[in-house]
Amino acid sequence: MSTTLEIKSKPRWERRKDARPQELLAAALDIFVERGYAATRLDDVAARAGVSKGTLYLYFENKEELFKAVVRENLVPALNEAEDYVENYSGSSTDLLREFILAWWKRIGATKLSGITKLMMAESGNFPDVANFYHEEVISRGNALIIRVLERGMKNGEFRRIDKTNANLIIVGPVLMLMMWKHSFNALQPHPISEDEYLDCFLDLITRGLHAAPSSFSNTQ
Amino acid sequence: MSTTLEIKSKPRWERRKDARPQELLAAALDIFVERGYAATRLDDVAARAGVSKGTLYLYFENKEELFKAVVRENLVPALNEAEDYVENYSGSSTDLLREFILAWWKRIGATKLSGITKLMMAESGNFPDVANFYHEEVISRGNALIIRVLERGMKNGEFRRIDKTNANLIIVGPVLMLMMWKHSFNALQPHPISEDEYLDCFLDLITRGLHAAPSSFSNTQ
DNA sequence: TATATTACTGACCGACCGGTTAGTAATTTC
DNA sequence: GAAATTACTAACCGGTCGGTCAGTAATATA
Repeated sequence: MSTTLEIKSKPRWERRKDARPQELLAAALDIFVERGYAATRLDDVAARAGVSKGTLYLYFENKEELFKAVVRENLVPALNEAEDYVENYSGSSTDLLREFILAWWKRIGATKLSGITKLMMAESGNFPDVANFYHEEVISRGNALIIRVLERGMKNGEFRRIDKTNANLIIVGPVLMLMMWKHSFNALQPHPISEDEYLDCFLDLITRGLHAAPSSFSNTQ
Repeated sequence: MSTTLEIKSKPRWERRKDARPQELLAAALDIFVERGYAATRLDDVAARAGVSKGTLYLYFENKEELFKAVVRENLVPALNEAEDYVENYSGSSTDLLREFILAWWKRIGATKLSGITKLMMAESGNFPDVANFYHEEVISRGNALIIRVLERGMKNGEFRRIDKTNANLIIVGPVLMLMMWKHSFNALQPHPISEDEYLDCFLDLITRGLHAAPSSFSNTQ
């Protein structure tokens, strides 16, 4: 009953120097994803991590550095793994592309990390420094990976010759679309989309479109 | 030289009751596109229209109504035209899809209106009322149009059978992608994308993917 | 020219939020 | 157990912005 007179009452707060950064990063990820960059209030991040705003500033210089830390903690490692994966893949390029996209979805698209992707597409224009950072650390590396897969497939004749830069965006487009869609209007639709079916359908379409198979149009070389 | 003593000095401001709404809408479109919804300051909108913020509030109830008016003024008419166009088209569904997407790009994607699309994808989550409005007035109507084109093509055997909801988003994806891309990271790329080539490339891919032509996969019916 | 009307201005309000800092309480050290 | 250290709190600051309104100046009226 009595809380004030308890003998072994918990201290009002604890010192947890080691655990704080991770807890703050986790809270920041949540709220950046929920609200976007500009609309995220550092008071809320601190509250979700169970500390005051002042504490947040002990561990991160400012809002921008906090966000960068979230990206470094979550997205950059995924890119490192993806680079290894592509580098060492030994199957067909068609399978590689398929596996790559499915893994991308599983690792990022299907998690709250997709919210970071959406956030950057949405707000990069208002925060050029963050945009530059994100472009260097994430976008350019991601694009380079897809282009490497396309080159691989064109070199061995699986894919027809096609402009790599365009094809890159066209492949990335529907995946990002799904990420953004599920964070925006999907809930308002009468029949929300099934992510797996969508991806299957897309992979089917893109595979047919890329293949060097006979067609009414031009073919390989 | 002397401005204060000029005989025919212009009045400090003019009454222009009829022209104000259009001028304010034009200014609002500009700034909403430049900055996004939340980051748009009504002081700036008013200043660009050459009036004070108080005047803006004489013609529009609040920020949300101003935004809705921008959408009604610019996007809704385009949808009306598109509906007419699809309704009365007499060529093949392949051509219809192609023409539809190119017209969409020309009428919206290539103009500053693409910024409104981007803005809504980005910020709908933080402004549910605006999101609902936009979904009803724009998104659901746009989706219905594309689905109608797909049904048309499947009915007459041009396109293979495919889930319409998924295909809809997969088609819309790369177009929205291009809209968002040119408003976000395109400028940071070493070789910014060529919009026309991108669209050609995409239409080529999607046409191959949709066609009921022979393929290593399943075919019509 | 005098009076009435009203489109428009600009100063203001209150809520919000990133960032700061004086002070406090948990922990460590001796 | 007392003193020293420091992780943490909470009140605060200054700038921003959506929205309001008392007053003013351009126009209409007669």
